[in-house]
Order: sequence, then C-alpha cells, then structure tokens
Amino acid sequence: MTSDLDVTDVADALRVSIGLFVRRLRQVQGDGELTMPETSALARLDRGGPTTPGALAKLEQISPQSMGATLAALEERGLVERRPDPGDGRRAVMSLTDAGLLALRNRRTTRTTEMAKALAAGCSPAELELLMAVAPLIERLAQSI
Amino acid sequence: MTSDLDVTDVADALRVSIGLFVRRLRQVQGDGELTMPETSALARLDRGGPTTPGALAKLEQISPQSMGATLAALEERGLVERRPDPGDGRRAVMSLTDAGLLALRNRRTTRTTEMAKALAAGCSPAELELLMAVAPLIERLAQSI
DNA sequence: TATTGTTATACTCTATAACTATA
DNA sequence: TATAGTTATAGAGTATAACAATA
Repeated sequence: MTSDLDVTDVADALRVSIGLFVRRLRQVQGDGELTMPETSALARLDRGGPTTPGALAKLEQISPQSMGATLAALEERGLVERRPDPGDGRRAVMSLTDAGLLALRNRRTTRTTEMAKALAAGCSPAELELLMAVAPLIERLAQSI
Repeated sequence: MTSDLDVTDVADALRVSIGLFVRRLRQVQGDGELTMPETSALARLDRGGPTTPGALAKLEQISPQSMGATLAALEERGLVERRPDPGDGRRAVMSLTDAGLLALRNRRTTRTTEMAKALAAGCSPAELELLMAVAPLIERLAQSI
C-alpha cells in the first residue's frame, strides 16, 4: 500500500490544511479566556513541571522574549508563579498555581468546546484514532524542521 | 481497537501539536518568498480557478479585508491578475498569472524544502501515509468548527 | 436595502536589538 | 565572556468599523 508518496506533496497538504485549521481556531475565542500561547505554556508547565522561561521558550519554539510576555500575562492573572532559582540568581522558575491548573483543566473554554463538538459530530471513531495518532507525529515534525 | 477516545483529549492533542508546528514553520521563511497567506491564496486560485476576493476569503476562513490585503500584495508583484466582472460591477475576478503559477509550482521555497527534508528524514513511509490521510480530515474539521 | 470591495485603525503573536544582572 | 531575563520597537497577519459603488 506504500504508494511512494512524494514528501513535497505531503508537506503541501499538511501546510494547507493546518493553516486553515489554525486560522479558523483563532477566530473562536471567548471573553477572558486563555489565548493560544497562554494555553500552550500552561499545558507545558502541567506536563513537564516547574521550569525556567528560557526552557519553556525552547520547548515552544519561540523566542525567550515572546515567552516572557506570555508568562507575564499569566503571572498577572495569578495563573503561574515565579520564584527565584536558589542556586542561580539569573534564573527564575515558573510553576502552575492552583488557579492556573484549574483554568487549564476547565475544559469548558469556547475553543476546546467548539473543536470537541466538531470532532464529535464530524468524525468517526476510526478518524478520531487517526487524528490522535498523528498528533505526536506533527509535534515531532515541528521539532525536526 | 476503538478505545473510546475522548473528543476533548483529541482536541487538546491536535491544538498543541499544530500550534507548535505552525510557530516553527513561520520561522522558516526565505527572502522574497511567498508568505503563508500568499501561498494559500495562490494555491486556492490554482485549485479552484479564477474567483472573487470575497469567495476566496470565505474559503480561507478570513475576513474580506484580510484577503484584500493579501491579494493586493500579490497583484503588485504580478502574481495574480484582477479583472472586473462583466456582469456585476461590484465584483472583481482574480486569476493566477503565469508568474503566479510559476511561483507556486516552484517547489524550491525554503519552507517547503525544509519541511520536505524533515519528512524524508524523520518519517517512515507508513507515517507519511498517515499524515497524507489526515490532511483532508483536518481541513474538514477546520470547516466545521 | 443588501452586497462587494476598500480604507483606516487596532490587536495578537512573534521577532530582533539593546540592556541589566548574575555566573 | 557567556547566560538568563527584561525592555523597546517593529513586522506579519488578522480583526472591526466606516465608507463608496453597484445591484
């Protein structure tokens, strides 16, 4: 069944479909809800535990300055906490607060809800499996470009 | 094997991996090369033939104003052509020029090249099939959110 | 009145450059 | 010198609001 796919064709197909997806998803945003980079940063802290802004920036493939802005916004709302690294005065260690964990776990954000609805209505179980299987693949791809 | 996937989990996994992918991809951009929305608009004209700015905006899920800006930039470089609709004076019909088609077909853009390289180096044939299969699924999802 | 498209303006997300503080 | 982070500024990509022209 391996029909000798051209990697360029795969690249194009992914780029187009993912571009469309992101544009659409960005439009779906409620009031005081988490933005996309905020959600990503919180999820990263939840998955990987407390870490420094620089490390988060690398993981999310953005500049330290951009991550700094996102973290500052989260800190202001009490969703993350900043503590100085005891061993290295230059470093700060960011961690999720209870409120941050709650915000992340509260699945009733407009964006997630709408997306989940579309998935439930428009995809077969087999297609859901396919999408779930492809997520880590896309992540790996992002890291190797 | 249908392990009763939670649609919310699928939504989260997709959002995170795709966010990462787009951020990374955006960084890979050569000199006078096509931007992401420009590439999408050209590809759309190539796939669907000449059409109006408004129709393109709907297809790409962005506002008519945003599409107008993208098209103006393409027009200035001679990659698309604008003609008045003979039957309706409000409408304009955009079409690909030869130069536009060439720019689109010239696969040696930095972005596509880097992505194709990563795919060739990091994915098995089966994984490529998986990615190719999931692209239309993501596109459908984007349209139904 | 409704529709197509444009102009003006602003917001989000990201970048680069220049700086401070610590190692 | 090198590294972690901040501040200042700019650019890409999008939006909404207000407008003009045509239907």
